[in-house]
Amino acid sequence: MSKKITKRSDDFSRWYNDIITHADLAENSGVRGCMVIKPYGFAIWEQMKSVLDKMFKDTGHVNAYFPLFIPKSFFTKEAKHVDGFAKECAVVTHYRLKNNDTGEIVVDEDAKLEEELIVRPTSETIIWDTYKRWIKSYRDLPLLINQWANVVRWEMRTRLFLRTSEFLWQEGHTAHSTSEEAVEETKKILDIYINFIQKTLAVPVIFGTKSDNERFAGAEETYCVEALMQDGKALQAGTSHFLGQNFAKAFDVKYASKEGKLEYVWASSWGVSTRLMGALIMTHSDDLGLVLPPILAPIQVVLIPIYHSQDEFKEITLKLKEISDVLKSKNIRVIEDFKDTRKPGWKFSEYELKGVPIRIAMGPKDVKNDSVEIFRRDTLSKQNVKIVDIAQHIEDTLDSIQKKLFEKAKKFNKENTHYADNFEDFKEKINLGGFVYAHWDGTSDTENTIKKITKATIRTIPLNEKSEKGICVYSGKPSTRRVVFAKSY
RNA sequence: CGGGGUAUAGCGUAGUCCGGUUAUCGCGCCACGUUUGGGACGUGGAGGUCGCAGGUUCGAAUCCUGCUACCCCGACCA
Repeated sequence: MSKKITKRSDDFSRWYNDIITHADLAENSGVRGCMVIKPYGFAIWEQMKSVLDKMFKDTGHVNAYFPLFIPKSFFTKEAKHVDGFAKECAVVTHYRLKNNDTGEIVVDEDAKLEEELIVRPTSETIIWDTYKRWIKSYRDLPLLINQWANVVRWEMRTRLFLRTSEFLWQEGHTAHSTSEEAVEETKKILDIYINFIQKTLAVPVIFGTKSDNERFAGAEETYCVEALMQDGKALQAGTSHFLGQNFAKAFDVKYASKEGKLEYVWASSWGVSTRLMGALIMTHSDDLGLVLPPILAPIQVVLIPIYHSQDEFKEITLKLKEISDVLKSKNIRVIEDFKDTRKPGWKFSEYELKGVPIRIAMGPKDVKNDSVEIFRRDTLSKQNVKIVDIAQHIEDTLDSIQKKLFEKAKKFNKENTHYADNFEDFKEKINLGGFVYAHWDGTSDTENTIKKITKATIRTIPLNEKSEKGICVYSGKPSTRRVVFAKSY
């Protein structure tokens, strides 16, 4: 064992970092707080992108691209929005370098920008400045646009994928003629996120709205998707915001209605980021390495020959090649690892570390039996399967892995969801980790106090929970519904 | 941004307190041979501005100053 992964039980953060480095997903770069996403990690992200992109397009959205830089004056137009992001903005102030007296390269102070440019932490402002020119009539609505981009938020403390100063995401920005339609869009996207994260990432989620404290800067309402990681901490996996007319008013975006009246448009914005990579890792992976749901796995099946002589090598690789072709014809992502520079044992470990869902090994014994050995990454179980049955078996197994991973995570989620009705109990449950459903009086004060004492925040005010009379777990004031508390990333 | 810690070969490290020949060990890498059903073994070999910049000293990985990056804990956040 040359690549040793810290056990989850020993040190969860270290385990997380070990998975990322040893599975070749990403690494820290020479730039503070910014990561390099390595080819294997990026391939997973690309897989996410392609599934999600299709979901957006199927619901009438189109992609576009807006600038990286936002003039400060645009940025400051929506008051709450600036408040929310001001503390973490990278600002471009100059546009040229020069050699100084000692030959050093320095910023040319003469090349100062008249107006500073903000490196986008999100694109609402530049986009609404644009929409102002695009939207004139009710006939221009709805406007349903998404962009895949990078954004920069100058974070104090960064962690690979979970929080980096620069990250990749998609941000959707839509404009509508009525409030109802904008809210409907916001919820439609929430559904897409729930669906995507549960079906594709196999990560179970809860969803709902955010409290005032946690709401997006400039939004009327923020809907969110929250997942639970193996260490019992919650991770916000996606957000969808109903922006009301806030940005329309800030950027004076009006349309002429059918009745010929000028009205401000209604808006939504929504996004998920490379943070989903973190959710994926921390939901499924184990002490042997990464575990990937088949839909996202860049490599779904790896073929490994086991042989002694060159004759055996030829015979076995020929048969494996045939299997490979059959699987490829079924659109299964398969690779043949016939390199003779590594021993089978080494390859086994390597692909386990990288989370490849299925490994097919074939050795002399298998040749005799017209079978192969099939190994499942999720259950670590081995099975001999006749070659004639291989295609069906692999297809079924990939499906089964995808389902099992979700079920397993769902089970964990359930086992770590608690209810608390008094504060002592609440503190205890929060310390156990996981989600805690409790009554809350609806005030920021109470939320802040609870946060101070327990470090837990309201992750979401669930949408589909039945209302239930009770008293706030902290203040004792009356409450009509439970909200979800957890410590979070 | 505050508090603590770390930085020595591609990776992990010893040496640092108490300055003194040629900087330790393991993994990995290269060559050859034997191996190949769970990260093989033997022999030989290559690889270092000791994070960067100054300073103290006859002499610095080791002492001093500054800087940078990373890790852990807080505040902030997707």
